[in-house]
Amino acid sequence: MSLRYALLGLLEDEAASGYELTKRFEQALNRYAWHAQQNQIYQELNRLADDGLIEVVAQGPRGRKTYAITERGSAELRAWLRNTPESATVRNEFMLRLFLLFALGRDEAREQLAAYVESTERRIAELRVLVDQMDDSKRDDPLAYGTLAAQFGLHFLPAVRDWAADAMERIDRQEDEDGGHGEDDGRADSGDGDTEKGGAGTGG
Amino acid sequence: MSLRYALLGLLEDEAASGYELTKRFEQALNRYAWHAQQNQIYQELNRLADDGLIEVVAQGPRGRKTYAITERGSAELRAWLRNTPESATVRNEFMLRLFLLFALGRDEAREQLAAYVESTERRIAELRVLVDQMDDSKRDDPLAYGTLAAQFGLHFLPAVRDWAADAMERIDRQEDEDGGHGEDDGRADSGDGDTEKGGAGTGG
DNA sequence: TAGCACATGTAATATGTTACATGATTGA
DNA sequence: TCAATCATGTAACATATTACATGTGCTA
Repeated sequence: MSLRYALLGLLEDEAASGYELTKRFEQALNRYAWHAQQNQIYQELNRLADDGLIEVVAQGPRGRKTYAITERGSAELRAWLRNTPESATVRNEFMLRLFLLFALGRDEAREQLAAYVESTERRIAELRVLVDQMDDSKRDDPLAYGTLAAQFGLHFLPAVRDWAADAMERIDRQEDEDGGHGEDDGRADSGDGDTEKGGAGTGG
Repeated sequence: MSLRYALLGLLEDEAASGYELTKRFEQALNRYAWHAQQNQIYQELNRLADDGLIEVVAQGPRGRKTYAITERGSAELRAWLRNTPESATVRNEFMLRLFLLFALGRDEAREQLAAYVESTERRIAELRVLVDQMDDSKRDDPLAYGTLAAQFGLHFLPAVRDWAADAMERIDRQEDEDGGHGEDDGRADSGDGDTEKGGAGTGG
């Protein structure tokens, strides 16, 4: 059902065509909040129109249909927003990959974490440029999707980067404790000597 | 396909039954990485066994089947981990809700953000306790899911909290600029004087 | 006048959800 | 012996993915 509300949310902000909504999804929602593809969006728009939650308010050139949210649609969106569930489903393939990295063994996991940290640095830098440019013209709408998403990235990305860097550090620390011998497959197969896992506080 | 690899990943760590895997999902993956339900896990396990990527290595009391990853399964998991796509799908209903909050209007959006900030504080505190307790016994495995997930939460949660707090601040700032008059529905319905919104580029 | 961006759709398949079904073992 | 937890499954339905189909309007 989330896709449905995502579309209602975008239309609450401004009437738009399926094509425009697809783009706004890509810009604002796809990355951190909700992924949807072109054809799924079109199908859901038709269903929403059938249900009277949105309506076609203009037809344009290439069969273009501009949709606007109806009063009922607006009401349904607000009702949904107001009753927040305690837990919600999360699916993030990227995070899954990071969590499973250990399966590659220490050395390779470390490598990948390093690559991840680096690429995240780059994305943060890009985002910062984008936000600097945006700020001048968009400051008037602090809740606009573009602003929200960009600001979110600016908080989220460094957090994940730090997490990955921490994980790397913990790997290194463990390697030292183990005596610093090289490893090719990391876990299951190797020495496994858990003799001296003593101190070294994580300092949380 | 992600579910498939999530299961392979968990089994790479340690052989387990469907029941145990369901629990490990809840503990380690459900919250930040990949959500899956009980019956989906069982179905996928059967498929994985059919495909020879995992195998039953023991049968227990109540029809319990302990699965272990096979060599082919291990190889497939590593292959998947090694070719990281540039982008991956993200679905997070919680984030979606935060992004759409504006539809409730400033006042209510502010309220919800405040509630969110508060509840996040609480969860961070809980997590910290949990990590402190865990540290002593689990430090030897820095890539264990429990550690990874907990540490991730400790980075991620404060970031989202700060983002939400920032959004609140920006709302307040805007209210001041507008002359500080009360608003009940914020955007669409109220004043609507678009006199003072500047250029407002769409931004990427 | 070719190529690109605009613009919407259908069909087959895969994945995920909801609801239900079944029964064994353990411990109070 | 009763309730809780362990343990696995099926079926109907909803949602999402992949691949394809179709054509318009703009502009270089």
